[in-house]
This record gives sequence, C-alpha cells and structure tokens, in this order.
Amino acid sequence: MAERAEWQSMADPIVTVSELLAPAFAAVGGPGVDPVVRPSDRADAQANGALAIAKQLGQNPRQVAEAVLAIARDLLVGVCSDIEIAGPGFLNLTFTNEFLASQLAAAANDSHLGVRSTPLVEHIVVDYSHPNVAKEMHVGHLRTTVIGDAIVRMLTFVGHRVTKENHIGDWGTPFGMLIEHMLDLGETEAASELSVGDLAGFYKAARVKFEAGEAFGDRARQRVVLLQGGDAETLRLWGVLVAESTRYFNTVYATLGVLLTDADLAPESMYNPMLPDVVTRLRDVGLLRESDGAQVVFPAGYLNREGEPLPLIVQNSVGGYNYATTDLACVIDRVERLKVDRMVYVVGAPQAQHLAMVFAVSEMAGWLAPGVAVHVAFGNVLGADRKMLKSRSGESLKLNELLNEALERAEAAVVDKNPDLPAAERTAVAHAIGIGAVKYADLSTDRIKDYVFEWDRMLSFDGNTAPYLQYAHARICSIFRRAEVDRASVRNSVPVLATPQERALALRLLAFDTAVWDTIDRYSPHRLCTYLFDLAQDFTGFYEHCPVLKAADEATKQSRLALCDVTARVMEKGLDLLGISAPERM
RNA sequence: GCCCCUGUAGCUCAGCUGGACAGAGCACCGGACUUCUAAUCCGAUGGUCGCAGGUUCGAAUCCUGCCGGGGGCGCCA
Repeated sequence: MAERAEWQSMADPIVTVSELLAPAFAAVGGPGVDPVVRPSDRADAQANGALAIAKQLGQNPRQVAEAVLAIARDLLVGVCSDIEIAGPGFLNLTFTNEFLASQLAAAANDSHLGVRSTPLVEHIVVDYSHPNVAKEMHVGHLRTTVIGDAIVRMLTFVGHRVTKENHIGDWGTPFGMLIEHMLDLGETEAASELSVGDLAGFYKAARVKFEAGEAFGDRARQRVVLLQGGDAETLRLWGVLVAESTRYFNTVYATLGVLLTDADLAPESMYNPMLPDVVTRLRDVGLLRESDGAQVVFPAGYLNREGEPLPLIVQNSVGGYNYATTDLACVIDRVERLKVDRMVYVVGAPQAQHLAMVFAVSEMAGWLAPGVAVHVAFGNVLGADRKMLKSRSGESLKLNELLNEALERAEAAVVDKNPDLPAAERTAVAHAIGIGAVKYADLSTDRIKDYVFEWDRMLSFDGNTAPYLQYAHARICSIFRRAEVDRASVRNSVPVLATPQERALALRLLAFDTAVWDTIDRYSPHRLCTYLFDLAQDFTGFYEHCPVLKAADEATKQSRLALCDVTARVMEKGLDLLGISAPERM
C-alpha cells in the first residue's frame, strides 16, 4: 500500500511562489483556487489565476489581479523584486537574485538536486521490453525497452517502489516446432546458434519445415501436447530454448545499458497455471458468455465490424487460452500477489483496444480499480521513406545490428573529432555517444507519434541530440580538470547572478524539478529531453559569455564554478534518468 | 462501416491540459577560433498552426463537421 515519503526537497521557484501566492488567490477567489504560475518570457514567471477568478465571479480581471496583488505583495517580500499587473490581468513576477541564489545553493546541496519526492510512495509495476523466445529482437522492441527503462528510472528517482516486469513470450504453439527443429539440429548446435544471436535464422528454418512437411508438422503438434502436459524431457528442451534466448537478450540489454536482469523476467509460462482460474473466476462473477463455441466476456462499449458487441475471448472453441487470458492472469497476479498500486504497460499503440478491453473486463470483474492500469502507448520507428524501418534486404531490422552500427558510427565520429583521445577511452566514449544517440532520438519526440530514424541527425553534435548534451557536460568536466579544485567544495558558495546568462542558467537549473515531474505525470520522456536541451543551450550561452577560470576576481570564479557544478550534475542526472551516460571527456 | 492516433517553417520536432506577438534545431545566408574543447556561439531569412464553423475577454490547445496519413475492429500474440 502507498505510504509517506521519507524525503522532501526544496522545490522549483515556480512551485514555491505558487504556494506562497495561494492564500492571496484564495482570499479573493475562494479556497482551492490555482494561481496558475507559469514561466514567462515577459518576466521570470506569470500568475494567470486572476483571469479564471474573474470569469467565475463575473468581475473585471484587472481589478481581481489588483485585489490579489494587494495581499500578495507582503507574501513575496524577498522572493520577488517586482510584481506588476499586465495585459488582461496577468501578474508578472520577477524573482530577486538573492532568492534564486539561495534556492540554487539549496539544490546544490540536495541529493536530488531540488527534485521533490513523491508525496505518497506507491508500488508500481512497469511492464516493458517483452521479446519473444527464439525470435529476433527488432526495432519494435527498441521503443518499449528504452521508454520503459526511462520511466522506471524516473519513478524510482522520486521515491516510488518499482517492480520491473519483462513479460517475455516463452509459451504457445510455436514451441512445438521450435523444439523439434532443435532436436533435428542437435541440442549443442542449436544452443550455439541461439546464443550467438541467430534467432531469426533459427525461427525461420523451423517455420519453413513446419509449412513444408506433414511429418514435421505432426511432430510439432505432438510436441505441443507434451509441452502442455508437463512432459519432463520436453520441458527440459524448452528450458534450453528459453535459457539461450534470455542469454542473448541480456547481451542486447547490456549493449543498450538498460536495467533489466533475469530477476525481472515474468514469462508468459509463469501465468500458464493460472489460466483455468481466470475463466472460472469470470464465470463465478457472472461475466462469462459462450459465443460461437468460445468462452468470452463482453466489455461495455466495444463493437465489431457489424456493430455487434465485441467480445474478449478468454478460451477458444477447442478449449485453448490466448493472450487475453494471460493478460488477465497478469492483472490478477499484480493486484493480489504483488499488491501494486499502479501498473504501467509500455506497449505499442496498436494494442490500445486490446489493453483497454483487458482493463475493462478486469474492472468489471472487480479485480482492478479504475485508473490503476495505464497504457503508455508509442508509435513506430520509420525509415527515410516514412515506412516501417527495414534492413537493406527489406526484412525487419535486427536491434543488435542497429546498435552495432550506432557503435561503429560513433567510433568513427570520435576518431574524427578528437584523435588525441586514448584508444581505451575512445571505445567507452563511442559507446556512450552511439547508444546515447539512439536512445535520445527515440525518447526526444512525443512517444505517441511515429518518428523517422536518421543516423546523421541523431549523431550530429548540433541540435537536439544526445552528443550535444553530452558535450556540454564534458566541457564542464574539462573546466574542473583544469581548475584543480574539489568539486564538492564549491557547493558551499552561494552563486552571484550578475549577468543575464548566469541568471538564465540559474532559473533553468531550478526548473529541473518541474521538468522531472511533468515527465512522470505524463509518462513522456521527451519533456525531460526538451528540458535538458534548453539547459545545454543556456549553459553554452553562459560558457561563451562568462569566463570561469579567467573570471575577473576570485569571488566570481567561485560563483561560476558553483554554477558549473550544479549544471554538470543536473545534466548527468537528467541523462541518467533517460538511461544515457555522460562521459567526462569526448 | 465503426473506433483510436495523427496533421505546426523547405526538413525534423517542441508548444508546459485556454493566455500576451506560435518557439527550437537542421538546411540556407552573414559574422565570431593566439581564448575554460569552434563537437561551440551570435545574427538574418522563413509559418493562412490541414480546412470550415462554434465556445470564450482570449483557441495551435476545447467542441462539431469535413480532408489527408497511420493503426485497430472474434477464436495468433
């Protein structure tokens, strides 16, 4: 069950001011009125709440704003140097430098860099990646894995208890043919083929034999019966397939740098024993219907082509279960065994209706409270032709090959840009850049949209790319290498925000909190990406205009070192939340 | 046929659940390296926010209807 959080950071000035202003707005507009404080390009922030109040009360918005301001002035002493009413009734707020500097000093000494913890700790299961045993991982698995991983990192960072679940496809009729194919090849040969990652070849060969020969097909079907009957030798053979495949998946995860381990495996086979119970329980609550020989449930509001109620089939006409049954078992398991407060499904957009129906049936059956299950949907990865990304030969692109190409391209770029980098470091840097570029390209656009996969753009050091952000971080590290000061020591000094660039950077750094929470609230990693890009731009502006090591005086130097330190840490942590590493040199 | 997603600068994308004149980045053009990494920065050009209505003091954002693109719609997952 949800519980109170242990820590609570200093918040974004926007949030702080919002809380300070709340009583003033409440006095004029009534309790619970939102001041609606937002960043502004006219000032540091603007409060738009007066307009909503005026509308509700039928009053003049400027007069409402004046009434609010009369009370608010005293509340914001020391926080705002200037508050003025503008336009139809906005309150334009300008923060004092002292306030910003003290907030920044607090953030610098905070283990979470000013990001608030969750008020209530929830147990959240995140369901992502889910590759199929003895089947190649392709680009389709990239998004679920990368987005899911980022969401896990962020939920964990703000204090939630997170359970990762990798729902691998390790059960079903294809395993009859796969096991028979393995026997034909010989176990040793089959295992080595799978462990080097030729899953596509293995699967295809099995498929070809299955479709070609009746004898093989009969063997495969008999093998399925043995598998489902729990035959020991068949289960052992099946186990070899699963073990070799997961070993291969782990090499991909290692390259990708995601958090998934064998401990996170929640294979379909795990739910197999629970499937009859799902049907029984649906029958017990009176939801089960028979339709064309199948056992089904009709969730309200779903229609088929003919405009008739659309069923969720939980047992087909010959008594077999399907993925709907498994997904329902999964919901029950998460609610009753894991006792989760929330479940997040990072699954492609085409599954939207299926998941909605599974959730609807689960709610009708009383297993699931509304809003507990969330579908974090995402679009496709497209090629330059705006169609699903394919390999040169026209087949679906192996994820492994894609990642290897990223590493090669990044290595070439590093050699080109920084030939002096030692060879050992070069490989590590190329890995950070190459994988970072691929992940960032995936995370930096709104997940619901398709995006176009373009090597040249994602590996560019200009624009909204991982290398650009990593470079900003590396430059700061370079300053500290030359400065020969202890990074931690500068955290005691309160920065002086003398120039527009220093001020802009400080404001941006303090918005980290809001950026992280916006991202979490919508499960939209691209929001954090946008923030980090803005941060990198603000930093490079500062870097160009504000000499650090050659600052005019020692106090300024200390102040700027402090800004550099927080910037580097926010950038590193921000990238880390996206699953991207930040090299100290590149 | 019904349902879901989507349409913003030449290209790739943001736009903070209704706020001020729609923002970036590429590309193109013009500048800045004896300088803490020029893998960078500064500036200029560039948009009837798919179209038409509506709600509102105020709409890219909400509602309705069209048009274009993608996807889903009973025994695979």
